[in-house]
Amino acid sequence: MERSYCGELTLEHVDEPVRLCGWVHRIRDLGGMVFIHMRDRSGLIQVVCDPKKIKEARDLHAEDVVEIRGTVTARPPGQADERLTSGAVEVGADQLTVLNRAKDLPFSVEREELLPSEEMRLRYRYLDLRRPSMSQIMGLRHRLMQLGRNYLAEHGYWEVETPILAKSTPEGARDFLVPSRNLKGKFYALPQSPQLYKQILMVSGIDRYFQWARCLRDEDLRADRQPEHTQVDIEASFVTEEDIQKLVEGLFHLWVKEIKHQFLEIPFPRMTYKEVMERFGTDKPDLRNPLEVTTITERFKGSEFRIFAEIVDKGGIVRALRLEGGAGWSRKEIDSLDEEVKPFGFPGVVWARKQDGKLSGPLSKFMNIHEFKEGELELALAGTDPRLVNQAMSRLRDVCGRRMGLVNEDKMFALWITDFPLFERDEETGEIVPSHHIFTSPQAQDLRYLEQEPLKVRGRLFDVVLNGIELGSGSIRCHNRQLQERLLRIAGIDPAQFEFFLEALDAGAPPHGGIGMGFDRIVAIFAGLDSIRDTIAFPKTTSGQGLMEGQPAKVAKDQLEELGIRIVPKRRKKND
RNA sequence: GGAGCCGUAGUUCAGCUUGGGUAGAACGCUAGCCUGUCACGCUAGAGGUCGCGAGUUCGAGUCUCGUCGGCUCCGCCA
Repeated sequence: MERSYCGELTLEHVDEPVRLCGWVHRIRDLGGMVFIHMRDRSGLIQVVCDPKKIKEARDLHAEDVVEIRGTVTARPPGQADERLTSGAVEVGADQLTVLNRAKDLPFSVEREELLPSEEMRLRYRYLDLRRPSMSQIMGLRHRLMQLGRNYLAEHGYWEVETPILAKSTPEGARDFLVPSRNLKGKFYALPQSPQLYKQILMVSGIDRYFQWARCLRDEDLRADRQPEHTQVDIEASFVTEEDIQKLVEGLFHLWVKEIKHQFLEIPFPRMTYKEVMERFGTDKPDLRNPLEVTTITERFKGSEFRIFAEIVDKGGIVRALRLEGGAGWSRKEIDSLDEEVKPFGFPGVVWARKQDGKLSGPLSKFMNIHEFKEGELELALAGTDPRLVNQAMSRLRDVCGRRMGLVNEDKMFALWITDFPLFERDEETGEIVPSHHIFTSPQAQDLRYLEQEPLKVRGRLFDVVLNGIELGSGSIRCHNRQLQERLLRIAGIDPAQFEFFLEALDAGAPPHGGIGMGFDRIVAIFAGLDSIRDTIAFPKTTSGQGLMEGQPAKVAKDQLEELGIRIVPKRRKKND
């Protein structure tokens, strides 16, 4: 007899005989009658047992694995459970087989509202993944992946796998290393991304490539960062920025249509890096929030407002955020914003507002009353480091937009950020470093600045931002050996390190470009999650450990010996 | 590498401010009763190295230091 799924039974199936396999979710034993909520991947259904007929029914525990044969019946009038997809019906059991027993478990699967600590959830991940909310996220992840695969295949893209054992290269993040047994003292590196492989696939004439690629980086973790994450990796030959952008727009449009049943506006708006930094103070603005940041540095030059004037004197900037209707906020509400900017090193927010035709607030003496509309509040920050001012203003923009109810959380809004600088200056070392990666092509009109003023050069580089979250960077690559060597030298990298790649470029490399997008973050956005850990079946903790299996773990001495590796004991910190 | 919060029954948490009695609650678990429950109900019961180590003290779950683990943020992560 074919198996039915619990969550899929409805009034249409009344009187049908069914076979269900799944877990005992919850039992309500009334003595002469036993109700079982049974669960499988599809959801829940209520099974009714007469313990005189089915003796095992009174001996069940949560999470026992059972098979039930019975008949679908409509529930008595007024007893439908609207929370269940199968809530209009129940199954009258004729036969119950216990396929496996579960002992007392460390936490309960069925009480979604009593969530165990994340540590517990990770240690017993198989239980955590049984919880319907987690199961649904895994299903969502699968659907996004499947839709994406089909979409890209339909557009002529081939899925090609690239090595997991790769070569360490000098730029980028810290590599995970794998020692070689055959060649003692040599190491593979786990790939930070398939960047070079996919470019070489273009040289190979693959023309259009994609992969759901695992990317591995040995850096410190965060809620939105895992040591291994999945990237939707795409590369195509003979394309422009526009071609890649169109492809990605179609993909997101499809995802939003199929998953959210919403219409995602395409083409996405395009804004230059310079423009978004000026208008929003960040290179990944959430455009569901209409607020914009302004620059008011000029009016504090030599002004009596000492603190600001001094900052401006030292070459600092003053930026402001104008809030219509914000003048009605209480002092307490305005002062609470100070907490938002303190992490960026600002003592607080300085402000002015117009109420009943009068300007008030610490900043009011330096503002022109005619520039304010009734009810407006202006928040300002000054600082010598434009980066910090922008970060803090961007934070204020988020907080205020949300507080004023300007952000529609249910909507999806995407945009492209273009014309990124190809290089930036490392704040600590003062060195010139690539702002994306070293394989991005410079814009032709900026080539003349390359060696003399590299910071002025813009790249053929574009980011896709969805709801204020950076999902990926794409670019048209450099396919010319000489130009690629120049770029490497500017970044202080010896081209010899990339000789195999440069050779490939010299072998008739087609013009090409592509994009890589963080898939875990995409799933998180569609699932409404802040942490990507919940989108990954078996994630690591913030210290990079796998709590279920206990990894990383020590290995046997002879394993190390075979690899020619000796462990140097960690040096203890001196206490005084 | 740095900062902050957290660690107490199987689970989620209270107790710590101000050191002092047998360390509590809810859910879960065990036994019993119960024929329309759906967070079923009722009765009884079991369950604790207070993360680990050191120190202060007559006395530490409570104070101090160290350490391990979890989370958040900065650095870092093209």
